[in-house]
Amino acid sequence: MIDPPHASAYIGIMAAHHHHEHAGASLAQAAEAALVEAGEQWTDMRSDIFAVLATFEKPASAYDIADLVSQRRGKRVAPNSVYRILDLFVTTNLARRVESANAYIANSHPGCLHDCIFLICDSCGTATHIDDDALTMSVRAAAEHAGFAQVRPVIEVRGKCADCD
Amino acid sequence: MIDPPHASAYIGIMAAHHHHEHAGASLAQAAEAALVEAGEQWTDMRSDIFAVLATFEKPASAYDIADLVSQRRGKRVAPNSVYRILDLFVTTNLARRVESANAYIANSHPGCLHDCIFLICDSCGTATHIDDDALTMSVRAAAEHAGFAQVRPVIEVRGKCADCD
DNA sequence: TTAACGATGTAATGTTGTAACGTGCATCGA
DNA sequence: TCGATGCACGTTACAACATTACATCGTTAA
Repeated sequence: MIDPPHASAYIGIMAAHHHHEHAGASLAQAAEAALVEAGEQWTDMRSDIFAVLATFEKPASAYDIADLVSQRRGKRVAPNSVYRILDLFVTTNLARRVESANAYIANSHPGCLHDCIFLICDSCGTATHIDDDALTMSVRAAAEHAGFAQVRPVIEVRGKCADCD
Repeated sequence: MIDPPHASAYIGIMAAHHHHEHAGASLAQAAEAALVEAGEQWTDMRSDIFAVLATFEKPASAYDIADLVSQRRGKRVAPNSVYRILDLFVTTNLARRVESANAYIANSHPGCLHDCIFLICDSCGTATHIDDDALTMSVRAAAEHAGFAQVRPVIEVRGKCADCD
């Protein structure tokens, strides 16, 4: 399950398996499939919220999303409703919460379970993500070694992205 | 400064160098020394806020701290003031912000610079920390390889601690 | 038909974080 | 001694993020 240890950090990136990096309609379809797979309903509201979330390339706050979904529907959607659905998305792995930004981002490969590493630019706010299973597994291992169970790693890196540097 | 990389994740814990894990008065002294060293003043307010922060073993919110400092001084201390000083503490490495808890925790070895890994129990809220330079350096390396600069890793693990499990 | 359930709406409130500006005090050179 | 400067801290207001409690509505199962 866990790759053998390796000397250098980033050699492991994307090495483990191939991802479908969905976008646009394909992503929405994949999200729908994943949600249904999880025994949940793919409602209009959920579809709209996912669609809006997926248009962002920066982590989006629940209030950002509420505003845009309100526009799209021509009717006010309360933050409350958005939070409910974002929570659902997070638990079903359709979206991730970016803790250091109090915001959310769509998972570009739903259905595929990873701990991922987010890089968030302090200047422009854009977030990219890295999958490095070897690294995240090491973090998990360290936590478990310290007696933790049901471990959920939060690995984010703040800094300046290549464009803003 | 940095140890050579080593193979397994958690073997590195605390291996790199010896820490003085301060507590109580010793910790306050160390904090004072570090702050002065950074060219900042060690005022009564800062002393009180640090003292209160250090009594917590769970990450403390700025508002928690404001309440307790208010009691201790017999006079209302506004959250605003607390934030200012907490920010100072974070930039001078006397305290850390726990992003996934919107809260702060005293650094038990101020003056000693690390990226640290926090383990936060979802049940009891207590936080422990791990220093694993090999692991954090791997995260840094991964981010830098992706073009990021001025990197500041945020590595936290949510889960159940050994006591609550 | 009606009871139960899940999804969403509504309103209120709680928590966390920042901005803008004012006051008091110590220091320092004229 | 006097004013200028800089820093710490106070005060107020507000912005941003999040939750709670309860109501409504449509679908499904008894």
